[in-house]
Amino acid sequence: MRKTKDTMGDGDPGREPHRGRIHGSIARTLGVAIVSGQYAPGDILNNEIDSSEQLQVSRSAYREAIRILAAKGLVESRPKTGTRVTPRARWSLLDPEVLAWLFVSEPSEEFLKGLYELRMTVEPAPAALAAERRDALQLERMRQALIQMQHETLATEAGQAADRDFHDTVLEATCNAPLFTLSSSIGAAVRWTTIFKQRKRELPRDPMPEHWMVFDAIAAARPDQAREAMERLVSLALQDTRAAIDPKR
Amino acid sequence: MRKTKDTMGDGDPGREPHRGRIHGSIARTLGVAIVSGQYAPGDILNNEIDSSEQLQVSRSAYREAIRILAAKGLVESRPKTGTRVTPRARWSLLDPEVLAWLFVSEPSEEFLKGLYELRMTVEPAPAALAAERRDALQLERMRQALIQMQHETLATEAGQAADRDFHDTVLEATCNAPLFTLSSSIGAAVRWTTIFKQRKRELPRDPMPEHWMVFDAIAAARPDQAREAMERLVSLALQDTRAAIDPKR
DNA sequence: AATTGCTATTTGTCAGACTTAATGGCGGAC
DNA sequence: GTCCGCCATTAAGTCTGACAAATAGCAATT
Repeated sequence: MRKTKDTMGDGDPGREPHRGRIHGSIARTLGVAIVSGQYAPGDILNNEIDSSEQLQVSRSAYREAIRILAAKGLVESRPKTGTRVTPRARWSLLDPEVLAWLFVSEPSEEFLKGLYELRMTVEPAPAALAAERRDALQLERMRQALIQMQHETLATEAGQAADRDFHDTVLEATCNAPLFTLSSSIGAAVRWTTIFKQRKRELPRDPMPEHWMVFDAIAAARPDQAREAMERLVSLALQDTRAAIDPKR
Repeated sequence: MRKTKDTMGDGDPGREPHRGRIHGSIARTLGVAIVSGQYAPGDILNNEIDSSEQLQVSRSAYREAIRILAAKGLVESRPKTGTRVTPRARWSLLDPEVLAWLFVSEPSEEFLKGLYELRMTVEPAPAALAAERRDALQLERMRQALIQMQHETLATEAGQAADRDFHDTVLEATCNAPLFTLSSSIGAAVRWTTIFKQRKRELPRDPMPEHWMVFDAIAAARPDQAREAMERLVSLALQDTRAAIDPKR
């Protein structure tokens, strides 16, 4: 007779009930543990039998979780050797899930800075491309997003979503699939850095003027102007974040 | 009595023997089929039972393959509905494996162009950062890579590897983890576009001068100069590729 | 017509046995 | 004594088959 898992949920009061699928939860749990440094690169995880028993899941569920982590470059499995954490250089840091895992435990200030440098590197050129290639529909979406953002402000979830929509649509308007792929990463960067900004100061500064300048330049089909405006936008956001983190000023 | 799979390898003359792990092979097979458009976004794959039988693997191996594809954003599974191909916008196009799958069947010229725009967007700023932050060891690695590249030329595998090493080291010298993550994607872009360049013309043009100019600027710690030199490098490479694809000029 | 409840189908999870591959040590050969 | 190759060990990899959970679509009911 099968155990039927009827005891599932008993005891274990501290364990959060699996939100979605089990393999997803396990991947998240392990992923967070890895990116937060609980396992160091080169460390070897317990073998599948022990690990799955510890986590109270079947070996297959555990293995599927490991496949997810391996697909994102966090671990590497080989027979006999075991499953080991890969060096940071191979992690897919721009993968949306990995990014989310990173932000579960507060990321280092250095990483935040890295994310801003990424935005600074990646966003201006697409703004210029978008100024050349955007169609009417995309332009309208950008306008709507900014209007929404203005109404709701960055203090609300809806306002932040509108902000992300704006940046997303700029990327989309480049008509460039590889660049557009970065939107989820940029979006995550925008999202999390906004949270940091909001944390210490209520409404640091009205971010709308820079946004409208980017929009106007794209609407006017002026690539160089759009690039410069986007540079200014990211640079101002960086200043705000710095001020929020380091209240010396 | 178990079948013991003793018959494995019999018949099946057309089927390539699994190179590495089975779940990896299956993921690759399906991944290639998806990115090459054999399945359209929104299509629903056959259910796990049928699919695994068709592919002559167990359901678990097939499921692990699906987990890999899902982790890279290519598919999405839900009970009752099945596993469906996600819209292209959610694919992790910059993932090294996905990139490799894309290049199994010749990618569209448009995608190639997209990859170049990505390089054009992403590489100049890191060159500037590298000029500020590189240490002596990284500088030496860049020099060695260029020397190797000069000796071997881009016609050899070793020469191309040296080229990639150079670009990798520039990214690494930014001391920025998110940016460095892009190196595998940039590396793939460099690799595949080089193959295209080599295809039609033997030695189109000596690419070393631009490379040395980037190196010199980084060595001299001149960020702006490094940025400009890198812009020129990518731009020249783009011209070469265009000429190779479109022999009108 | 709208809502509710059922059912069939598909993914999800589990358990346990067996296979393959890589490693490290052991023994034999030189 | 040193080196090479074989073998035991160990961990991931694979297979099988059964059961659980979720849900889309349909039917019956109000």
